Amino acid sequence: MKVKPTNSELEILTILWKKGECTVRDVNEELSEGKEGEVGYTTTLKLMQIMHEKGLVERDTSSRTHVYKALVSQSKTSQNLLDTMIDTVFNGSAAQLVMQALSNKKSSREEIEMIKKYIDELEKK
Amino acid sequence: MKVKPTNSELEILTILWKKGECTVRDVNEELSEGKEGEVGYTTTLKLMQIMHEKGLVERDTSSRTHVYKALVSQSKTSQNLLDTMIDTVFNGSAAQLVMQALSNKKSSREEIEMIKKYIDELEKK
DNA sequence: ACAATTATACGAACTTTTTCGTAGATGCAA
DNA sequence: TTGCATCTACGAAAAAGTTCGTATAATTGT
Repeated sequence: MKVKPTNSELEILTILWKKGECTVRDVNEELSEGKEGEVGYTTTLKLMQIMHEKGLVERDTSSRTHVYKALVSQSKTSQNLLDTMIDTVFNGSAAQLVMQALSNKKSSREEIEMIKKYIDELEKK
Repeated sequence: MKVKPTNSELEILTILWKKGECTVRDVNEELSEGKEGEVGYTTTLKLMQIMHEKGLVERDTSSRTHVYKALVSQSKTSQNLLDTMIDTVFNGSAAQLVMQALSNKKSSREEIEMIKKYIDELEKK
């Protein structure tokens, strides 16, 4: 029951997580921003069809223009990715990953505060 | 100058980071543990040759058995991976990634302490 | 010296992922 | 109605990544 989306699939999932329900066109347009060349419409369509076969998304086909929605959660999916990364790249140490993540990205003070709070919560158990 | 190793390449890099200098056989054996089926020797060899072409590793060919060494650093490479993940999956928030990483993996108390210290350091700037 | 082992090189088969062209259906506007 | 835009389905090409067989050379042990 391990969810392992490909890179393209992950990009699409990210959009679905952010926007909720989407048509293929919605996703295709979002995808085309933040890229140099356009992304072909049928390319996006095909990917989403494949994702449907794999059970990564569900879709409402009651109207001609289908509406897609993520079936796998953001948290579960990213957890898998992070776990894999921790195991392979960081020799099993989540702490190493966390520090690496914080080192380069300038996080705002609020973000840091949020993390501290979160850690304090964790420690209470 | 963005380093983007494939999954197999990343596995090999991880081994090189951990063990320093390695022959193909070293890597191949390490790779074969922690796997069901064996990994073919020439498969590993080929991958490492490709990595050499790409500049991911360097090698000493002075003796018959070549000795490989990572050319890209663990920190830089993992930073790239994390940044990509933060940008796509976590909408630009490192904090989100950090909390997600800590949520499932049970980190030891020492690890948590280490992270807290690290954050305190960060805050001083 | 010879056979067995172990190395590199390299091409090609194979798999997975991504992209795209084309066909056919539906909707919409003049 | 007729033509144009838009949608899905589908197959297959193209690209990327992985695996492996074979040739050949060097090394080792008997």
